[in-house]
Amino acid sequence: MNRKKSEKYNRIIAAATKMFAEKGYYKTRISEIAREAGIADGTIYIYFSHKDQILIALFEEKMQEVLDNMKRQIGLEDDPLAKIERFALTHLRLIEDNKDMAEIIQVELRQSSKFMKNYHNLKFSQYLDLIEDIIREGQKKNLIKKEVIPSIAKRAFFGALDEMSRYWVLSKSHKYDIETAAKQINSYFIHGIKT
Amino acid sequence: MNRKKSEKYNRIIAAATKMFAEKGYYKTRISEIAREAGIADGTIYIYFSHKDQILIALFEEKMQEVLDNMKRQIGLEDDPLAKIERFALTHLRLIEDNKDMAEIIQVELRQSSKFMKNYHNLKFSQYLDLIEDIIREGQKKNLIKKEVIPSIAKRAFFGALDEMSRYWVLSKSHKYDIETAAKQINSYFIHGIKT
DNA sequence: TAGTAATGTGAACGATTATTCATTTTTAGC
DNA sequence: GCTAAAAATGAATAATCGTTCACATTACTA
Repeated sequence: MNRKKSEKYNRIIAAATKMFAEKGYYKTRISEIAREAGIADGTIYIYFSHKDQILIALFEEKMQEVLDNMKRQIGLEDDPLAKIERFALTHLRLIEDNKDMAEIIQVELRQSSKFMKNYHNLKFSQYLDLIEDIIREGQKKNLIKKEVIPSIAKRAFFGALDEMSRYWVLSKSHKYDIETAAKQINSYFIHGIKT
Repeated sequence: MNRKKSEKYNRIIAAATKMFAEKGYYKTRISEIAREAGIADGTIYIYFSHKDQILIALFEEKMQEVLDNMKRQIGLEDDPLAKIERFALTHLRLIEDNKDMAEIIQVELRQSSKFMKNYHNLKFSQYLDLIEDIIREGQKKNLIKKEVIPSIAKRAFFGALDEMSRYWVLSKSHKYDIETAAKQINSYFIHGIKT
């Protein structure tokens, strides 16, 4: 049987997503994940060799979804500047619709290198590179200034979105909605880089 | 005696800064901090009631320094747009000059709410608010567009810098220097918001 | 339906580690 | 140089939790 498709496997990932978001990786007990998933502690070790494997699997699954979704969305636009706008909106909507996942990526993914020696988050780099590619394309079409360094611009743009996400995820009430935030960030950034 | 001024207190903070940056809060043992500081394990508990108090004290000390330094730096400029430029450069230089501290703020501060129930990072908010104030000032002087929402813009700008910091802190070699990065980010952002 | 493999269980284990505290060492006043 | 308080020590403690495994249950096959 394919472990990935097993019902239990998915239940464990779902339970871990909820618990890690709530208490963080270290404060979450295996027994809590098991209880949340409605299974015995030992069952988790049929599907995962160690606690950290749950977190890694969780990253991989979620990031793949996020990546696929974003590729699909920016594929709907032709104009590089429109792609950038759609990136922002899609990213922030994703955060709004997947708070637990967003919180884990915000908080745990960032420190994952600290406890998982050789876990390099390829998917995350690929996600960032989507922006870099759009910028290069925009430069080729003369829509974006040649002086813009794509690898800096991608981080600046992603960083802006990411900081908004952090605010979204960590505070209860918000002064403005996702659409407004996306529009603002796009406006700063697009004006800043276009020819 | 003032605990804050004690030599041992400072040695513990310094040792913790090094170890937390290297291994992360959870993976760092009290005994490792003690060894690094050249004292006995028990001595730490003369100065700090619990392990998490070391991290909190560390945040407070470092953030106060960062905040004071930034206020001094932006105080050197009159023009709001020049203040923003100086903010970026100062922030990135600080990261470059204090890698351990930067790494802790990047990684541990972000997840601190997860294990310290009621630790609200006031200093961090104040730091962000420096940007918001500059933007409001710029709007008053008609240098920055009225449509710019200061509380969104501050996060966007800080986020851009912060993502650059993350790259700086987490990767060994860099394609470009701090000055280039600051110049790029400033150029996008200033163009994006100015009237 | 019996037999067997796969899956699931949860109590017990053992390793880890923050914290304590009885004891020792240092400091400071006289 | 004596004394008491303060500071420091580090071995012992106690609690925590990831992981295991002997046993139980369920699913599958013929």
